[in-house]
Parts: sequence; C-alpha cells; structure tokens
Amino acid sequence: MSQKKISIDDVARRAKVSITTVSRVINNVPTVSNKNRAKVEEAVAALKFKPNVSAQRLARGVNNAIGLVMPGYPGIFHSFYAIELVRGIGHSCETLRMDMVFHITNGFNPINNNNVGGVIFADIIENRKQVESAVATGTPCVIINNKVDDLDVSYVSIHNHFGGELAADYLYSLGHRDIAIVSGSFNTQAGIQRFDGFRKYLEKQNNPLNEEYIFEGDYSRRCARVAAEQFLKAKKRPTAIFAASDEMALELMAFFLEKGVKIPEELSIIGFDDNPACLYGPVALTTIKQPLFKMAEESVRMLHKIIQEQKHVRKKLILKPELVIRESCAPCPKK
Amino acid sequence: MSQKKISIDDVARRAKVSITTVSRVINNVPTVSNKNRAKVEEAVAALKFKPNVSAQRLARGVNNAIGLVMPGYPGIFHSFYAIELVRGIGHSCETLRMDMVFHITNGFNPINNNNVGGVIFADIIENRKQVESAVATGTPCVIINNKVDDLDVSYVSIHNHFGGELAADYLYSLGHRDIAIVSGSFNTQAGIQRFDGFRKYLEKQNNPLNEEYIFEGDYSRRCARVAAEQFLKAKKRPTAIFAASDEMALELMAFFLEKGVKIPEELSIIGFDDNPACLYGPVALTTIKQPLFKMAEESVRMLHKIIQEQKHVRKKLILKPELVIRESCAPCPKK
DNA sequence: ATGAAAGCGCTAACAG
DNA sequence: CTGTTAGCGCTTTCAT
Repeated sequence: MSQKKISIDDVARRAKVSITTVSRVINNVPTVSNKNRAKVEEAVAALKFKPNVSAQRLARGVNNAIGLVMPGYPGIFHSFYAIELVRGIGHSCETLRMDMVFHITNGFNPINNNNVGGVIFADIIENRKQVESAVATGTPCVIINNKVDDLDVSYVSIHNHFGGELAADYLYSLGHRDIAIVSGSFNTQAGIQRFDGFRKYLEKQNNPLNEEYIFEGDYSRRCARVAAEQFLKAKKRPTAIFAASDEMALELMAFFLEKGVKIPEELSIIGFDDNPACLYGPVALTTIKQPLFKMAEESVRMLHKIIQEQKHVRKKLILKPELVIRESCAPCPKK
Repeated sequence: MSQKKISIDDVARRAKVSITTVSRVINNVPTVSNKNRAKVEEAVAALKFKPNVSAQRLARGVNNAIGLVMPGYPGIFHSFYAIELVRGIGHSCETLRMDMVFHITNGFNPINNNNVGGVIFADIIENRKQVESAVATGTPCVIINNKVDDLDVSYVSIHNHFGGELAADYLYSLGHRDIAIVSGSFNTQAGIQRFDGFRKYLEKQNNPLNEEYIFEGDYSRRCARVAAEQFLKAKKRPTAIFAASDEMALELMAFFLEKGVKIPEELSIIGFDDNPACLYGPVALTTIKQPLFKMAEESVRMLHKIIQEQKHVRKKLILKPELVIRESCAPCPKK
C-alpha cells in the first residue's frame, strides 16, 4: 500500500551526489552546477521525493507554521468577520509559504503553541489568558481586532470608534435626528467602540442617543429582530438605524420590509462590514466597510517578520474603515 | 526578548534524571517511579517546558497533523456547508489531539502533503488532480461529500439522491403537482444527485418536472432571486419549490414575501442543509437536514485510523439526510 | 524502573 | 562548486 518513504539519501544516491547538494537544490541555493542540479531534479521527480517538513523544521530551528486561534463561541463561525479573516490569513500564509494550523477554542482548554512558530489571535473574546500564556512563554504572537496595550504584543486592529462616528455623521448629515443603534456585543472591543464613536458624535451635535433607541446586539441576525420590535414600540419611531454588523442591518431591513415600511424613504438603515450580502437584497445596503482581508494580511506579515527575525519589535497597526454609500439611506422624511 | 528555548535536556538536568525518563513522563509511559515522575513534573512546570513537536514527529516517524483542503471558489467560504465542516473537523482533531492545517486551493497550485500525515478533501470541485496526486504518493486521504469509486480512497458522503427524493416525496404527498426546483451547481455531485433524486421521484409519480420549473443554482442567495423571477414568469406559477440549499430557500422566501405571496398558504418552500438560519426568518423553513458535523467527525476518525495503522483499508460511508418539518410547507391550495 | 546510545531526515558550518 | 560532519530535540531499542 504505502510505499517506502523516500528520503534525501535516496535522491542523493540516485543522482550520485551528496545529500548536501540535494539539500541545496531543494532549497534553491544558487551554488550548484547546472549538471548536478539537473541530475538531482531528475531524481526528485523520478522518486517523487518530498522533503520531510518536520526534519526541516527541526534542522532549521524555526517553524514556519502559524497557529490561528479563533474564539469558539457559537455563531462566530457563521459571521462574515471570521470567514474573511480565515480567508485572508489562509491566503497570506499561502504566499509566504507558511502553514496555517487552526485552533478553535472556547478559552478553557489551553492551546499548544509548541507546534507552531507563532500564533495569531483572531480577536480575544474569552481567551485573554491564552494570550498571556503565549506571551509569557515567548511565543511570537499578534492579535487581531483588539488593542492590547498592557501586554507586549503586536496587534492590528480597526478604528472602530471612527467607524461609529462615520455612521453617525452620515445619518446626521442626512437630516436624521431620531437615530437608533443596534450595537455589537459589549463583550467585544469592536462592539463597545463602535457604539462609543456613534454615541459621542451624536452628543457632540447636542442630539444625544435616546435610551429607547439603544439595543445591545451580538452581531447576529436573530437579535436584530428583537431590536426591531423594540424600536417599533418606541414612543416615536426612529427614522434611521445604525447596525454594527451587516447581518443585523440586513435582518432589520427584512423585518421592516415585511411590515410594509419603505426603505429608504421611511427608514434609513446603515450597516457595518461590507459583507457581499449587502448587494443581494431588495435594497442595497449602505455600510461602513472594514478592511478585514487587509487586516488579516497584515497580521500574517507581522508574525512572519517576528518569526524570521527571531525578535519582537512591537508594532501596532490601526486600519481605518470607510463609508460605502448604496441605497438604504435617504434624507430624513420628517419636517 | 525570546528566552532560550528549553529542551528535554534542560528538564533532565534539573530533575537529575535521564532524558529517557523525561520522555517517558511526557508520554505517560507507566514505568516511571513516582519519585522520578514528581521530579520531572516539577522541572517541566518550573521550566515551562513544551516538547518540540517537529522533533517528536521526526523521531516517531508519524505526523499527527492533517491537512484540510477546501475548494477555493468564491462563496464556498460563506456557505453553511463549509463552515460546519471546518467546525466539525476542527473539533474532532482537537479531541484526537491532531493538528489541522488548512489549505484553500483553487485547484491550480499543488498543495504540499508532506507536512501532514494525511489529508481530508472537503469536496473536490476542481481539485480532482490533487487527490490523484495524493493517492499516487501514498498520502493517506479521505474525501468528503463525493463518492469516488475509481480511485483507491476512502470517503464519507451524504446520500444526496435520497435527500432529493425526500423533498419531492414530502411536497408530492402534500398534494403539490406544480413543483419547481432550484438545484445546486451541476459541477458538484451533491447538486446533480439531489436534482436527480428529485426528478426521478416525480417521474415515477407520472408527474415529471416541467422545464420551466428547473433552475440550476449554485447554492448562493444571489442566484435564488434569479430563479424566483423565472418561476414568476412561468405560464403557471408553481405551488411548491425545492431549493438545494437553505440559503437559496431563504432568499426565495424573502423574495416572495416581498411580493406579497403568502407562505406557506400560497407557496410551499423546502430547503436543504438545516442551517440555523432556517429558524430566524418570519416563517421557519422546512428542510432536509444533512449530518454535516457527523460527516466531518467521521472523516477525521477514518483518516486518523489510516495514519495510525499505517495502512489503508478502504472505507465508504454514506450518511442519510432526513426531513425536518417546520412551517414553510402546507397542503396544496389549488383544486 | 532507568539510562546509554542509535537514529529520525534534514540543514549548515566548514573544509577543500 | 561540492562533500564531510556535526547537530536539531526527541523516541526507542537494548542493556542493566
């Protein structure tokens, strides 16, 4: 069944050169004569030789695999956020020729950092302790989507506060004054900060957020329905809603459309993410786009650098989100 | 910054035992005196020692990492299917103490199988060649969601043909005769087989599928809208629709609801997957549940066995989907 | 129950 | 440009 594993010696023997030469050609070291290179390549092909990665890592002393740890709470995995991150990180690893080993964790079971050269934390909901332990053992790591300033780690995040402001500013400038928000979970930095940016902006305009217009969501579609019911019952219906994720915004839209509310004529809705689903529905969703893919790329690049240089020069990177105007917001109808 | 990597020698020295003994305790070999065990454990803890996985794998001669290769076509990643698979496989790996290294591939760039002990193919859309190459080099592998009988590989799949029948049978038994289908992509086995099961069932009832009622979708929400438009224009509107994914079914539902069509009174809709999103909308979606998580688990178990036993006894496993009745289907109104 | 020693497959000085 | 040689950190006989 499984044929004898063939090793570098087999190749060397067949090509009639030393294993060093073989090693050189498989590692693209230039100092090999064309003749030898050809012989080795022939042997490699004929034998279908693939270097043993474990041996390489051991000999080289560096591990070119990175761990990606995802928070394991239910639903994360069905979020656009997580998927984009995985895609982006996967893609970057591919181009940097690193392996990406995947960990889903609920924050309880400690993860192994010893099988990888470093780890990327895709947000740290409940696994702050794991980050600390990684830092303590000197495992290179970078954190995504969280500003962590009390630990010696690099991170790349999104300027969520600014994103919240952006949304508020747009709605406000369209003339809206009765504005509601379905925030993200306050267990996440993103949730808090988007809310904060949004709230503070409105306060600055002397148009502070009405209590009835605040709903703490969790980025999921399900909670958006509950929020919608709440807004419907408010003394005065809001004329605009900011949802901290497109998923929520989309569900809001579906809900109000079902109720016969015209969008955007009677109600403006703005989301957050720039999920491709924005384009599918009956009304294209205006949103705040966050550069998820870019964030993923940068995190890999950072980690790669740390691993290669074998030392950590702390870096912080904050990417700015931007407004993407589509069809779901219109000037305020009232007055 | 990064403290000197500590190795098994350091532990042995500190515990005043041989490295062999240290190796024994970290591998839970019983033949170690309590006294020595305690000393070693103390040293391991004090030094925060973590065994070097590459060295272990090299010495042991087996690699307990598995590769998961996902087709890279756009959208796959936003599908419930992919996500559940990743979750299930991740989970199983965790319990079997294996690493899961992730590969997203478009079928062009060959993947490395030499850094893992085996690989799981989550469907094989465009990467049939990669499967062949894996098989050729003796890399243990198992395929998900495809029956591959012309290659010496194990697979675990879903009885999609039966799933299609199930949907047709349910709709037919509710009295529907004008039944439409939004199939999955015919580039996928699942797409073809669900369609086939569905079509053949109706043929058997002497109620063959009307050409106008067939739409080849791709599992995505977007295409469901196009399908809906087509059905709307049909000479006679169907009274029931089977969609080969819940995503499509949900979008269909949203579309018709917008148009004022009552569901299920005027139109029955049945999906496929049992995506949790089935429950969110205004009308809970009746669907065909496929045991994705189970399929994932089984695939890991199979692969693990092959890797451990170092030999491949081919196995084929076909899991059955089942009908989940909720609110989106009702008896046919006509007549 | 314990340890010495021989690898696992590869890389990286080093010498030529 | 090429080969010899000494490890990388761990497991695993084989003695003791």
